[in-house]
Amino acid sequence: MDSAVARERALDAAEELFYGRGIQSVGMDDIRGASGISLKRLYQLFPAKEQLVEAYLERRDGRWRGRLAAYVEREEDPGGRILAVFDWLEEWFGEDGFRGCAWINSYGELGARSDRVASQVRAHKQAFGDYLASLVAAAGRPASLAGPLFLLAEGAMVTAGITQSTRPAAEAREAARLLLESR
Amino acid sequence: MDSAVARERALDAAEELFYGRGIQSVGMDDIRGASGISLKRLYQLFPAKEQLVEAYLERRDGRWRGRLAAYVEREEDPGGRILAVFDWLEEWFGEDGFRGCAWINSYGELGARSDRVASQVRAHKQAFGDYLASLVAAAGRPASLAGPLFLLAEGAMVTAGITQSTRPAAEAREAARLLLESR
DNA sequence: AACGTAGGAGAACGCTCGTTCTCGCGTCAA
DNA sequence: TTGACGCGAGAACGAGCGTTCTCCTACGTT
Repeated sequence: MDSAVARERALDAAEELFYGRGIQSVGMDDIRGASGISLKRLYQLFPAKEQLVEAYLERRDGRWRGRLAAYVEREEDPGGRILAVFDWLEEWFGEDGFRGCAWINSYGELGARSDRVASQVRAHKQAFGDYLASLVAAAGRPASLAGPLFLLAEGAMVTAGITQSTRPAAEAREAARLLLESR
Repeated sequence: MDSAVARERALDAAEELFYGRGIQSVGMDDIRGASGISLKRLYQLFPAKEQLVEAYLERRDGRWRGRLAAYVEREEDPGGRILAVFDWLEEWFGEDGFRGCAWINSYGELGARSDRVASQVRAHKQAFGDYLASLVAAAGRPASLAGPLFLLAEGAMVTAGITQSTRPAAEAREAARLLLESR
């Protein structure tokens, strides 16, 4: 099997297991069982578990932001695009297997011990915040709106994860609408 | 030594270590070293690590909400009390050793595996949300404000934890002020 | 056909850690 | 005084897991 294919299969298994059960409770042997990639091959592709974790977060980061951007771009109106972010969150929260934000969860699990994971989480959140800021700018709204919108989105992710509900997205969207109207 | 004293010392050590380094990376032996309570005694007081974890979260819950309420009650004006919540968050974020919300972190670490931890997290967040709702009601504001204020607070906690900054509190406070004004 | 090599299955190794056990000492009641 | 008991120190046990190693099979090359 091609190395690239094996790598993707390993990452598919890693993503499903790490996201669904937490990183520390998933062993390399679980990854092997779920992916069909032998331990030998796994360690050729990722010399240590930490690197598999990093690759998982990195690939998920690209996909997550890609999906968000693709959804948002379907909305033409620059103002509407800001609210579309919250619509997408609602869709995401409702997906099977949704268990909160992978980066927030990883930070809770490993942020205190792994600098690399911690900085990957910071980078992801920074990128999401920058994206929100770009939407705010494109809509000609004051830049000071981006921070609060970011906090609403983060609060919604955390709360949806803990309560297993999509409702926080609608609440955050409504609050965002009010904030946008107030200035 | 009195059992009650030993229990408090154990919980003091557990709180410092679990909060600071994460739960799974702290062993019972670390708790013994930090508390001076022997393993034998620890296991008399808490028959398993999970029960020590639960006791840690439970004691911290009472103290955390107590400190918040004490701070908020110093403000006389019912409307001001809502904003005082965010002032207190700012103080908390600035404390030495602040590492985000203990419950959000614990959820990320153990929520997928421990039902008891997961429901303690849900109970804590529910209690905090109820408290916010009571402040909103006491200020004679529409109940629908409580949800968004909660999301702002949660977003601020998560973001302050990840970025090690107090700024999210001020941003959340400002957004809360705007929301309060808008209705 | 012979050989080198990649890769799979799974055993093995070493370490961590939750939990229990052993041993020895001090204390207190009878 | 003696014996039961509580407790601390720390060894021991057993499981889990990251990582490596062994052995064997299959296949491509000459």
